[in-house]
Amino acid sequence: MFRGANKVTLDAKGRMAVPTKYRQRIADLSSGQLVVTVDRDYCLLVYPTPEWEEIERRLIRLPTLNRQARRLQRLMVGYATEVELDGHGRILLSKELREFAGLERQAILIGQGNRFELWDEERWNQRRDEWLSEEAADADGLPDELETLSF
Amino acid sequence: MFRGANKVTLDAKGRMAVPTKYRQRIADLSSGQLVVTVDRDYCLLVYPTPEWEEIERRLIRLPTLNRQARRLQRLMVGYATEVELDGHGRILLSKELREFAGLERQAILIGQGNRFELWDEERWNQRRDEWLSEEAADADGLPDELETLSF
DNA sequence: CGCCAAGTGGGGAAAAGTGGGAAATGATGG
DNA sequence: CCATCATTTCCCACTTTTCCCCACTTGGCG
Repeated sequence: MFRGANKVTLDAKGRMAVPTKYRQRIADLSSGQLVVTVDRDYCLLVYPTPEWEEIERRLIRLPTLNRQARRLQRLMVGYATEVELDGHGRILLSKELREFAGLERQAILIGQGNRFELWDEERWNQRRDEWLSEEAADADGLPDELETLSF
Repeated sequence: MFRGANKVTLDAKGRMAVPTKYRQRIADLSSGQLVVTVDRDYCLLVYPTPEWEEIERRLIRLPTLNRQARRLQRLMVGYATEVELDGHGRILLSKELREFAGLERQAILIGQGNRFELWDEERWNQRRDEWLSEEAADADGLPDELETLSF
């Protein structure tokens, strides 16, 4: 389980050091192989390769002629990029991915169970505050699991 | 599996360099032979020849009297063009195909499993942002697979 | 205060990408 | 049917990017 929020910096070449505490697990899970793709909220998702492949299999099986499915495939498979930790535990994020997520020098890496999310720091702070100020119950209505969730 | 988004440039002659990371697989699958055709979203589809032939067989088998089927056949089979990687791993895109997809100098190549999609960069960014800003549940309705999909 | 581990920033060789030029091929018109 | 012009194809040369490695900085801990 990946968890926690970490400030990270991207250097001029687009490299990002993965926090040390996650490296052993990543090495165990996927020998340092990761897949980075995009999320609807204009951030990046970082998966250990085997985790990603499971998700990709499910995405590919969706019907090609369904609009929604096609969109998801285009975005998630379309941006999915394999990366590898270099000798110093860094990964290189392509220009395409950095542009999509608006990543500048300062970013924030958020552990999310089987994956990470990577946000431009400024964007993260903004969105986070938006979420916090929104009413808890919004127009969508809650799925059952949320109605009964206690913590 | 082809995946990932790559910026590519078309030169004055309409040539496009295939990113190196895909070349070996293309060589293995089809000795550098590809088929390029069009998609209804005004982008191009790029298949390794054997993959295309399978799709073509299925298209041809569709009922000739069905309007939708006929349209698909006309577009996809009608525009399908064989191309080959040159000595530097580039393919030449005909004027007809470039015009169809509105391809200018800057384009983006999107891996989609067994094929690629090739978009004019500006058009891609526009469409992508439209998809992202649309509400999750729209008129199409969601297939069951999507309702329960988690990633 | 000094040492060690982690993080950061390039430099340079090699590979990939790009742009034309020239030869070959095919089309057009007299 | 030939001559001319245009287009395509192949090849070469230049530019840019990428990748690998090394060195310096920073910050925590003894």
